[in-house]
Amino acid sequence: MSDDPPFLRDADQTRKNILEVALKEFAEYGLAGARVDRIARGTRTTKGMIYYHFGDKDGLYKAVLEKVYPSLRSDEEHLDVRNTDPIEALERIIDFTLDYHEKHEDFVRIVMIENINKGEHLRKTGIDSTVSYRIMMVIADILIRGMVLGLFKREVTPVDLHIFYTSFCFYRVSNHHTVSSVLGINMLSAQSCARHRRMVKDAVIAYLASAD
Amino acid sequence: MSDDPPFLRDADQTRKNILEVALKEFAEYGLAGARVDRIARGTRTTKGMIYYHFGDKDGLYKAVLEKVYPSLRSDEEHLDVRNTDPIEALERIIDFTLDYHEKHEDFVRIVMIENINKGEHLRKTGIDSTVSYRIMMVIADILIRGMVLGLFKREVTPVDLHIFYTSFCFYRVSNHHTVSSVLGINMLSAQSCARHRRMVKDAVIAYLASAD
Amino acid sequence: MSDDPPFLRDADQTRKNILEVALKEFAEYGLAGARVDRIARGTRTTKGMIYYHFGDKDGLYKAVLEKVYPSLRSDEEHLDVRNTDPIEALERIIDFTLDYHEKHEDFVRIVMIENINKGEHLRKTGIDSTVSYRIMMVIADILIRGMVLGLFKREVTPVDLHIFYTSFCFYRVSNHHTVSSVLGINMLSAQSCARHRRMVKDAVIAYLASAD
Amino acid sequence: MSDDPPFLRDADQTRKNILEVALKEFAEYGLAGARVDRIARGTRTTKGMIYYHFGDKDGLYKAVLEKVYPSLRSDEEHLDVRNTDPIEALERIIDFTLDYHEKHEDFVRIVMIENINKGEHLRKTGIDSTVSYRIMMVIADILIRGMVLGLFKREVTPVDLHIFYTSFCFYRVSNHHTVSSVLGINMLSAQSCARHRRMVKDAVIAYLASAD
DNA sequence: GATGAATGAGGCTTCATTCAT
DNA sequence: GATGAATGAAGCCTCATTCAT
Repeated sequence: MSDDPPFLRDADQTRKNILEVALKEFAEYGLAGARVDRIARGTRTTKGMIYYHFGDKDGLYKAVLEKVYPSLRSDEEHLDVRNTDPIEALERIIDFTLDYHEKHEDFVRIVMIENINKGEHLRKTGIDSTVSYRIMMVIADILIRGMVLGLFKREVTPVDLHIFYTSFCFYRVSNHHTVSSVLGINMLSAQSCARHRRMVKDAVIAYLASAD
Repeated sequence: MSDDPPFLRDADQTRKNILEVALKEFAEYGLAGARVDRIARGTRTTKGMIYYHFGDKDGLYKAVLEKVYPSLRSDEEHLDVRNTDPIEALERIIDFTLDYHEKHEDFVRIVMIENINKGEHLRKTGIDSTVSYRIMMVIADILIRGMVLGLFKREVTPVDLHIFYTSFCFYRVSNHHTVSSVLGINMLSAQSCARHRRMVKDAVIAYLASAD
Repeated sequence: MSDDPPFLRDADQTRKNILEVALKEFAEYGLAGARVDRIARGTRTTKGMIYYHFGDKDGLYKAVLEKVYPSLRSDEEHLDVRNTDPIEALERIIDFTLDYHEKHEDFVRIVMIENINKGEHLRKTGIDSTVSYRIMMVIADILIRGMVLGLFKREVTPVDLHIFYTSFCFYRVSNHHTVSSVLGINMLSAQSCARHRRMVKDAVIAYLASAD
Repeated sequence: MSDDPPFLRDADQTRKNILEVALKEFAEYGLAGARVDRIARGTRTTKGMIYYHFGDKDGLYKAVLEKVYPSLRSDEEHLDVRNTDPIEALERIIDFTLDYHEKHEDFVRIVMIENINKGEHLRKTGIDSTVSYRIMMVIADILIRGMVLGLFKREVTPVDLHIFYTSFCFYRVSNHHTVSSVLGINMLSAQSCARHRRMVKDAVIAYLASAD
């Protein structure tokens, strides 16, 4: 238990430390608004290390992207709904999605920012639709089971269904500032959250249950 | 003796010209990424005029915000669904919302950007929930009429319902870049658009029609 | 005669001022060794103006190149040897060349530096062999007249002859530091200069006069 | 044991390897433009070793200088013209000089660079005019023998004569980039080389043969 | 001797803003 | 109102050098 050294001598630790701080900075200010100096000041290292490990500001941003996407998907892994009743399963997936977005505003903001960047940096990343393979399979399985049981009548692809409930979960977090101004409602209050949670679930289930 | 001057002499024209260019610039690059120089080059005037008319970069951005929000609402005015069947009325409102977002990516991006800014500039604007008063009244009227006719059974506020379908319409445009990478689907293709249009409408109607 | 203003408000003056200082800096330290900060400090303006007027460091260097080459050639214009005896004419051209290099060490160093850069920047300049057209014509005329008079017997192109005497005039200035170390002679002393001046002239004349 | 290690264990080998790479780097980019990182990457060792063996960047540059000068002179040793006819001897010396410069552009560039540096580093080196002693003696011998035989009439020091033909041989290589732009001639083409080779030799011989 | 990580001063450049005319 | 030139703070990045192991 030696006294905390002023600087790290471990590349992995350094990278991790930088990435954590960078995630916050990019989420807070966007790519253009983020300041490398501010990131460096937030870490236990120096600006030079950022360039040593990540090349340039864009490289750092890309590394943040590469970290943040898989993180969502790996949390999804813990959802195990294979042996659950289809409606219950859907509710749990929607709960998870709503909670994840609400708890990870940083993630939501990074995704917004990347869309402002027109997805250019994400494309340069190795990330592609394979990251979504598992969740798509899970949804497909639920839809099929629901069909077989006669609970669901609607023909819909897992991708479309996923987009549908995700859009709402995302928007609640991404747009809460402007919605607060323009509609005078705090979407992130406990009450709104509870109402909205019921609303998406009910809508999805009613949609699937209704005839084509 | 006015032989068509290369530069504008009319303050209003100048302001309008600057605002148009600024909207594109802010929508393209965000607040931090926008460049006053680039805006000036895009106009028929010079940088000095931007500062003369709008004070500073933030002032210009605020002016863009003040222009873009009312524009959506004034388009909504043309929707006249007072004497329309509630379901048909809802479908027309959702159609309008979906079309408006798809046709005005600039608007969507400005709203995203303002959310990245945590709504700080919008708050400094005169814009508040009164801009949404009319559309809320329209939805309320539809919901009441639907209830009375026994078509709708669900108790839901106009605000929540509006957020629900808008979130999807917004997300389709705002997040199409990242969704394209992560799900491998182009949400803005004609086919996706048609499917999605049906999906929101069906889900909203099924939701309202189903029991609490 | 107002008191010297701290900053210029005249683009041409500013450009000229920057160029003068930049010439000295590049000549002293080379392109890579030159410091934009140091140049700025030497001028009556600020660093920003360098970028405003010249784009970047390379642009400034290119502008220096564009200034320095024509300067040599325009000085050559003052040589009028059309009605002079061929030998006398040649001697005057060599005198001019030797003097020009000795008096303009900056020019010599800039040319050296551009050769270290492999001529990349000069190529991006509008400068080409047309700048040398006049002097080539002058030499051609001398050679022809010398032939006609039976003074010269050697067939040689103006270009080759020009390279021959110029190489010596250039080298005396460009390489005087290393020659001083390695041969222990100061090529720029008055005595060396006098001896060398005689030597080039005599060699050129003897060469032209001797049979092929 | 020793299963061929990827890194050198032999200090001398390491030094030699670094020096070779450094010569190329300095010749390519100059002292200010050279990058220690790039040199290290080019070697079979690491940056630390450069500092271990040569102290600092200047120390490495100095070591390059100390290697490159003696190399020219040691090649000259192979010239044996003591028993050769004076004119033939001179021609062989000029041939050697012209060839050496043409074949060793790196050498030429290092000398240029050191002149850009005003010879400061060469002076800190042990190198002085003794490195030229041998070639001076050879030229002196030729001049004396030519005088005795009545072939040469010109009084000229070996140093001046050496500078005269060397300047041309050096310039052809050192300045070929700018000359190509400004005179539109490729001095390093086979044809130019042949013409120029004859020209220097003829000029030197004509000069020495002609009366004072 | 050897290595990869770390340092920090300083380099080049950008950019919102102001100013003289 | 309008303009081009100017400002200066601050941004991103590089690079010679050092250090712990």
